[in-house]
Amino acid sequence: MKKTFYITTPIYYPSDKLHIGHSYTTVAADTMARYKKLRGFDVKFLTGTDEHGQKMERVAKANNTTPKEYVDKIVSGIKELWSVMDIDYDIFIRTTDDFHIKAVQKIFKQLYDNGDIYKSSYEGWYCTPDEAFFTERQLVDGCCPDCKRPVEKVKEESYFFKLSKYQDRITKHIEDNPDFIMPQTRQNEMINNFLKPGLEDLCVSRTSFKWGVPVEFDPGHVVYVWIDALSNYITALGYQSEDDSDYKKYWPADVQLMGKEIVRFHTIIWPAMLMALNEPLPKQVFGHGWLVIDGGKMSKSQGTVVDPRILVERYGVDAIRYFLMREVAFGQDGNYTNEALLQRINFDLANDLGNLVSRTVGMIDKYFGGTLPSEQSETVFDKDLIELSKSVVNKVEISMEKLLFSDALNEIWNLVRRTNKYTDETQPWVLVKDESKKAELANIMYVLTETLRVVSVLIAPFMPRTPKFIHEQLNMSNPEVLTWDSTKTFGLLPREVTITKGEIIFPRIDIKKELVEMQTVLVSKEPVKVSEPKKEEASTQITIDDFDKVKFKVGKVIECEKVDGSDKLLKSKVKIGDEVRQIISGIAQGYSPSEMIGKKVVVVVNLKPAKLRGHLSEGMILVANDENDKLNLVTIAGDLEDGAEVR
RNA sequence: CGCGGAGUGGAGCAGUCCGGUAGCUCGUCGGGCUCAUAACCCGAAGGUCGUCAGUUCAAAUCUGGCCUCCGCAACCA
Repeated sequence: MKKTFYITTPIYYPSDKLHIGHSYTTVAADTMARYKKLRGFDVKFLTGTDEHGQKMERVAKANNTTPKEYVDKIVSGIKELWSVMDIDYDIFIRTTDDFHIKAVQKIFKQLYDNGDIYKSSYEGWYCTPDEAFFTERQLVDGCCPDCKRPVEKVKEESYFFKLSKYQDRITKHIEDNPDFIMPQTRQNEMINNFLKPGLEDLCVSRTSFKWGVPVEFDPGHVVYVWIDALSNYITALGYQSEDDSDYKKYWPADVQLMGKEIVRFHTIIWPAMLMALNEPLPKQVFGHGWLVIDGGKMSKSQGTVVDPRILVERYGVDAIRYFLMREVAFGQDGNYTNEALLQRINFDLANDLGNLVSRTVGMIDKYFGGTLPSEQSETVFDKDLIELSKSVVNKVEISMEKLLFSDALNEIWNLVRRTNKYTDETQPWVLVKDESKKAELANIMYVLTETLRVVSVLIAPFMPRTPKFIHEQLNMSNPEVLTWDSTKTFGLLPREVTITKGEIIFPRIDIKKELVEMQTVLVSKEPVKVSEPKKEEASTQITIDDFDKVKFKVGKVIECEKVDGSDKLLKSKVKIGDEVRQIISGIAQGYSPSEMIGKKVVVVVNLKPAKLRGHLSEGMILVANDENDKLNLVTIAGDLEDGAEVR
């Protein structure tokens, strides 16, 4: 029987469209799942959505629809995204699935019957947007300490889970199993911050809303997020259903992947639940880092949420998947920048790999009319490359076991680069001039082809599409030479390689030009909010003549840098028709210089020039900001040229 | 003393757990090559590894102090 491998992502909360952060987790899980499948494991890969809760209930109401209808729409969008990202999940669980609801009810009942859940009451302050309770002490000025919005006082009868009872067992488990929480730096955090100070019992039901799994034996209550959401990892396998064969087969999970912000729930509450149910704990919980943008976290208000769909559309899914897995060491935070993405695509994919395929196919075509002769003789350069190829496979395996995706790709690219070097060492273009070197030349082409075969298999978990393009061009169709283990033997392909010239796999991108384009396309477009105009006080009203005194024009930011010694000021060169002006604006809190470049802004052009921090400012860029000091540039909706008048 | 992360050649990072001549990609400069997507290959310059002190034959790596930056969680379990 095959060894099983069960991997999960969190179930996502579908209150909005998912962005690249979600894709990051899910692509990582998919890559791992594909890798294990390739290695012959019987793999189950679970993802899904967490659809209950008061917030969902309210959002649906605000949209004049039922929670289920509202959620259905978003979920279909999420599934579409996973299809775009080539996510090959085995199970997509929704917490609104019937079987899940039934199982959750049984779990709740069982915990209650065993005395792990008891009824009591809870009094506290509730922040609806955050779905969080706070004690009196936690409040800041009587408002939610997280979001600063007003809270509501709530007293409700609730069921509680005896989390405190499991504190010592969990601590021991973490200490006894150093691989349980990965990366290991998060272990101390859990123990010091949460376990040592002591766990409090956890409120696991609500009466304040209806959109959830009803508690069977107490109709006023619905099961709160913890038991509802966390149990998905086992209900998805049929736990507590008529057919729990998959549960028996796949649980405990081999890896549960998630962003580091929810490691806590998965290493404390979730294990406690499993202990209470007398079920085994997952073998590993892996909390990866985040992608941050220009050093700050992704933020919708700053227009820095990256929509993976647009990226895939422009550069292809393999390029995006490659970037996500390569750019940042898994487990740590890393920067997302458009420039880094484009550089990865150009340097790694186009120059190194794509070009290697191209030149190999090109030479076989040019030198041999498309088919290699069987008479081939080795060169002194072969051994080194072949040995590296084997050691790389080995290193990739080691890295993958530890989920070090970036390291694995780095190893593979060492091989790609070494193969380019091999081509230069052997100098086929010199050998071709000498008839007597024909056999050597053919061999060189064969070695190149074989290396590409190995590379194509190694990258398959990361990039599901690219291997096919390589196989087509080099006519590798026999599945036996494309298995994982086949990479460990050099020389599996028949010597008479025939090529089929094809398209360039990864076209080079003009990075400078593309960066400017991306500014306008990539940032996800917020729907423009049209609010009722407030009646300004009569004393501040102006006439149309007053208004006409101010001249606005459209300007395009062509250069932008920070003003030294100032936190807030940016110095921009703005092109307005055929003049370029320097404008200083206090917007550095909301925009980085690189973001500004390419933006079309509205400029007050007849403002008297002024010096700010010693820099001349010839105009003013219009910016909207709200009471939280969030900034948004006033920009042009269409593609009007700079210089156009605004009024 | 809230917690966590980070400070390594111009940029971005690896190395730090388990001390032993500082590594990778990009950029710069010089060279080679022309099969290839102006791609590829070679060489060079450039770092007192934030800082101060300690341990040691030996510290980017261990110990202690200090300084600076970032985040408080991907909009959400």
